[in-house]
Amino acid sequence: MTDEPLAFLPPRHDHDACIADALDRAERLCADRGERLTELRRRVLELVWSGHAPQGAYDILDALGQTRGRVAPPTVYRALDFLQAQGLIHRIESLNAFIGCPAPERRHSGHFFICRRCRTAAELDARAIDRAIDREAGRLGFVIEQRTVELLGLCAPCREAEATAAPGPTGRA
Amino acid sequence: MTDEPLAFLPPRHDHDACIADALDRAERLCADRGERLTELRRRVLELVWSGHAPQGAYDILDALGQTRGRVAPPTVYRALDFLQAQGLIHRIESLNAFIGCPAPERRHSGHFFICRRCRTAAELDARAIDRAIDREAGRLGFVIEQRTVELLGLCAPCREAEATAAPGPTGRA
DNA sequence: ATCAAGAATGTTATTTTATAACATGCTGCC
DNA sequence: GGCAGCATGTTATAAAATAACATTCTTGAT
Repeated sequence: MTDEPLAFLPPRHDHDACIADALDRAERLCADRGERLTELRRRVLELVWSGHAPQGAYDILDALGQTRGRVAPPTVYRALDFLQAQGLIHRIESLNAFIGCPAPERRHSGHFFICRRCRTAAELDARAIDRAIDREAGRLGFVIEQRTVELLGLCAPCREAEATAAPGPTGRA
Repeated sequence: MTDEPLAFLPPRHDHDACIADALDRAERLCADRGERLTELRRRVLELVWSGHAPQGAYDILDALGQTRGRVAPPTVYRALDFLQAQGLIHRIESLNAFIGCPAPERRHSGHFFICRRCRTAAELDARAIDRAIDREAGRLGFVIEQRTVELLGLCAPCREAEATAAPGPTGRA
């Protein structure tokens, strides 16, 4: 009924492997498409993948500024635009932020479950949700061009943590 | 299976009635709750309801500026915050804009179908969509606190118009 | 190798959206 | 009438995004 390419990963996992995998796939995907994954774009993608929490454009800008000298907003936004156009990242509208896509090979719009506590976002490939949406669109004669499905709340570990006491967030990679 | 309080209204309808109805219900709802629908808040709500297209905060600010003199952003944002807290308006995340809620009496998060051409947004009460989402949340053990479901595309009239030639938008109220 | 065309990046300035912090004013209650 | 709490006004600034133009890099044709 539903495939979950990633959903919520355990708080502590080998995140370097996530990054390496994402970059590898991006390389291959761009090569296949004849697109150029330049050093800058690669670096921005890497920064977006620095965790499983959505990253703001200015977070990335600041991080870029660490290695390269002074960087201006358009530099980052253009890279983000490219990555988004290639389906390598998704924009989270409700957070003005970006997150790496775990399945960039197939074009899709994701469904995001985002924890307000640990800030982790899980992208689901929930066909059932799209089907329900498509049915409504059909009834209206509406042609969908862009989907935004973002659910904010508490992931299971954080819900428990918040139920018990209320110490710091889980601190997922 | 689905109730549609409004869906897409015909392009030309008695929109003054929409506004009057929205304001009436807001008055009653606030009275019932012991909340104060002040002149300012009422006026901002009226401006949000100036059409069935989402309005930006600064659009409202400018419109307010016409009648009252100089108005500063916090004035508008505070009124919008209040209206949102009372469920009288919804925020459309993907547009940074606000739209009147056709069914403020019952707390809910809406599902929005937004036409990129005529800019009309229809709020559906599509239980089937929420059910599909709830099922996924259940599988994850995720507790949803805030839903954002926004579908951008073309409404039926605009799709036809765009198929034929490509003149101006429908111009819905 | 050289050059031209197009793509990518750099640079500067500005726009758009939103909030912080503090002052003033209004309203209802005692 | 005074005060407590809410609402609004005011000033300044933060945060997010883009416009417009300059420069550099890449690639393919010659």
